[in-house]
This record gives sequence, structure tokens and C-alpha cells, in this order.
Amino acid sequence: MARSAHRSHSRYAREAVELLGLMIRTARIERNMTVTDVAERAGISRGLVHRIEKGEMGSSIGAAFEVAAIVGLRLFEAAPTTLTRHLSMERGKLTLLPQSVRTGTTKVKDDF
Amino acid sequence: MARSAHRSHSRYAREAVELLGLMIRTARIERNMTVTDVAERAGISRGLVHRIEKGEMGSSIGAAFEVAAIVGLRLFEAAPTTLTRHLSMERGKLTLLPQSVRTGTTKVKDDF
DNA sequence: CTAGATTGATTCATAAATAAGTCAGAATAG
DNA sequence: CTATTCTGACTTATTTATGAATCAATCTAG
Repeated sequence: MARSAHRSHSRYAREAVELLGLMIRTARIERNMTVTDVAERAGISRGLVHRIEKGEMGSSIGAAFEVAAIVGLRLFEAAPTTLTRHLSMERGKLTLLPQSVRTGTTKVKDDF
Repeated sequence: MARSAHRSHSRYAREAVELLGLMIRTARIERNMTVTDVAERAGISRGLVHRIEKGEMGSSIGAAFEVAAIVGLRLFEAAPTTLTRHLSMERGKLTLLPQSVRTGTTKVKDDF
């Protein structure tokens, strides 16, 4: 029993994490890497790589993204340089609209 | 001190996680949601939402993706239906190339 | 076929993340 | 201005993920 902690995740989040895991596994096999290879390079255990590929929600985002990078997956479809530029842009956005948006009602749409 | 566990992450992984956090924060503010709002909806603590937005590598991928979905961020730029289709595709790919690729040398390029 | 390698799934001890609470500072509203 | 809300940062207790080890099953090479 007690198979999982069931922290109540939306279907979308669950599927997104599962998809990431499947993409990682596919990319790893295409690159002829074993789970052990990836684990050693990422500095994590073989079991954790396996859990990430299985799409478990509890894995740390750092480990998951590290593994994704190792097997060649580029999230956000951006090259490292572009990624840095995006970082600057996002940081800039935040300094511009700190809380200046808070004028309308705090109504939020549940569209997902 | 002892600020972080320093699990040795690549720069790319760190920047990707930080970018995700900044995108989440930007999207949240644009939607006029408070950290508390998001935390309650995600069923997690206010502090965890804050750490996710800060881009800490230790946060669980489940919580991070859940928050992203709540503030309207679509990773993989796919609608829920499309996401499900991608899932099927990846699953199919794997049944096709189980290990049949393992022919060449197990050399891997360190290009990132 | 046999031998070796890889995977998937356990278990358990330990390290780490998380929740909850509190507090000071900043932003906002009135 | 004052009052209120929001945020960021800390502390502590608890929950959870992680590493390590083991085992059975599957795959692959020879």
C-alpha cells in the first residue's frame, strides 16, 4: 500500500512530467547511452534517473533538467546563449511591472 | 550559511530552472495572482511557491509544473489534447526502438 | 545456446525538501 | 499620513526523496 503520496496534481501537470520523462528516455536511447552512463554524468543514482524517466512527480527539478541537458534535450527550444538572453528579458519584465498591474479585480480564469 | 547542497549542476540546467521560475513569476503577476493564491490552488505552501519562482534546484518537478499550469504557462507549447497525443507518440517511439539502436560505439559527444 | 549487460522494482538508512509559523520590509490602498 | 497586503527570509518539526544494495527479468553479443 501507500503507493504514492498523492499530492493532488492536475492532469496537465502529470502528463507534462510524464512526457518529459519519455522524451528523456527516447533521447537517451537514441544517443546510445545507458541509465548508468547518464547517472554518472549527472552525479545522481541510477534509480533516480529511472524515476525521472518514469515521470514521478517527486523528483527534484534540478536533477530532471540536468538529465534532460545531458541527453541533449533543450527545453524552451533555446540555445544556451538565447537562454541567457531570455533570462535578461524576464528579469527586465519584472522590474517594469512590479505590481503596477494590480488595478482590476483579482478575478482569475480557470482555463486549463 | 550552508545555503545550498551544491549538487553540481550544469550552467544550462541552472539557467533553465531559473528561467522557468521567472516566467512563472511574470505570468502570475500578469494574472494579478498573489503567491498565496497560487499556493492555495496548488495545495502547497507559500514558501515553496516562492522557492520555485526563485529557481531553486531542489524543488519537486511536480510542484513546479503544477504552479506553471496554474499561472497559465504551457510547457512544450502544447494544448492538453496535443500533449496527450505527444505522449502516445513518445510511447510508440520507445516500443519501436527498444535497444535496436545499440550498434555503433558508445561514444558520446559532450556538446553542451 | 551461454555469458554479460541493462533494466525495472524492491528495501532501508539517511539526507533533504516541505509545511507551518513568525518577522521585517516593501508596496499599495484609503 | 496610516492601515493593509504582499513579499522575502528565517526557524523548527515532519514528511519525503535519494543513494545504495539487491534481485529477477529482458536484452544483446559471441
